[in-house]
Amino acid sequence: MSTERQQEIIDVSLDIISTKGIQGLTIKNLAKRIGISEPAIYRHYDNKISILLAILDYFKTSGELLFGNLDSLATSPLKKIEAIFQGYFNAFRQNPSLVTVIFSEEIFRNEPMLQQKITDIMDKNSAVIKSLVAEGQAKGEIKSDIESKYLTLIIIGSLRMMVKKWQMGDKAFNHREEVENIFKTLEQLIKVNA
Amino acid sequence: MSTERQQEIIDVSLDIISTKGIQGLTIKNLAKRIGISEPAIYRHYDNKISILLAILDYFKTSGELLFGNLDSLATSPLKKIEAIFQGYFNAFRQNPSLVTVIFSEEIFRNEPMLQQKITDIMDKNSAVIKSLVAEGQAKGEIKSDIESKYLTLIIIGSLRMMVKKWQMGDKAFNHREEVENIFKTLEQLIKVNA
DNA sequence: TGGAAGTTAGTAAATATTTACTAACTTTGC
DNA sequence: GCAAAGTTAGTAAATATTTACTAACTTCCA
Repeated sequence: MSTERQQEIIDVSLDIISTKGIQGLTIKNLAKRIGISEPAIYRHYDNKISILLAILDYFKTSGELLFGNLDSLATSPLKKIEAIFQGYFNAFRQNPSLVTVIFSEEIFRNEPMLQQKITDIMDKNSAVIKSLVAEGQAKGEIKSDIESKYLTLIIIGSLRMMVKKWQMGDKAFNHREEVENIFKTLEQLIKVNA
Repeated sequence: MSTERQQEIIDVSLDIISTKGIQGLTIKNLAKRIGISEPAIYRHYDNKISILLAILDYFKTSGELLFGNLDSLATSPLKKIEAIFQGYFNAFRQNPSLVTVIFSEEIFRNEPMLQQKITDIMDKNSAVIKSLVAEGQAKGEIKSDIESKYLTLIIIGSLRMMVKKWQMGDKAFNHREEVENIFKTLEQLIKVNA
């Protein structure tokens, strides 16, 4: 488990990232914002990478929690996919920095541990959605004349694009309504018509 | 127009980016690879940002060229969208560093000029595809019961996701075949059935 | 009273950029 | 036609700043 100060470091880090970007997250900024000296940070985390790893863990755990609760949120595969859309979007609204982190792969390029963790998270997401798509196809809810692999790519790509547009500060982006509309469009395209 | 040395700087920069990432592009690396001193670089470009701007310009121009030739490549709106898919993918295959640059927005975050140029490029892409979608709908080729805005988001999201997967070195990714399959899937979803 | 959490004062390395200068061309005015 | 003046492209050396991180000392509280 993490101590109070460790949690504070993560919280403040997320806040810095959301305003100044990942590159704005320096030990100096972090220490200043918390109100302690730079070396004091190292009493709680070995190095900067450990802090970023903790942030990614936080994100990973949120995702796993969402996946775990899926059965209680919806019954049909399509509704479950929609619940994932909404779930992620809520998480991003509460912590906009998570979006920044997720789109920061290029910055992590020369840090294998970070790179690996991001890849893990993305692979897990893909796998969950792909199995939901396959289940929906088996149940006759989702069109079966399409490989689940490609459908999954289209779904995840749409989700990411939506988040990206929202992040880019598209002022014409009305959260709840847009998420619903985009998902409805996707649903309209892939579901089997009655 | 750009001088020979300026072009060389851009070419070598692209090469460095494709192997070491944008963060590997330092004036030192660049100068070493070309075989001149660091300050000599500044004889040709004011600063590092100017070099990155030139790279983005190169990318922007490629896109505009593609958009300009669209009429000669295909006739129907759907085929034109497919030509854009293929065109971008070819550009990325020839210059993998372009993908890195396109997904490096986070790195450009505190450089308004770079940020602006990236936004411009994305907006231009969106506008072109959106107008093609609308045209396809008007001609009865693309489903009309869906707002072109959302359809565009799904198309661009799919394209980006495809490129991202390819970039992540998905070894199971067979360029030509996959691009075609993904586009076929998309087509199957959005086109009006005869 | 001893260890956890803090401070002060640094270091080493990286990085973009500036300064002062030179050699080799090119242009221009008499 | 040719020398003076200017330009281009380079160098070596130094600078300013940022960054992650460390060593050694101090405070404080259970």
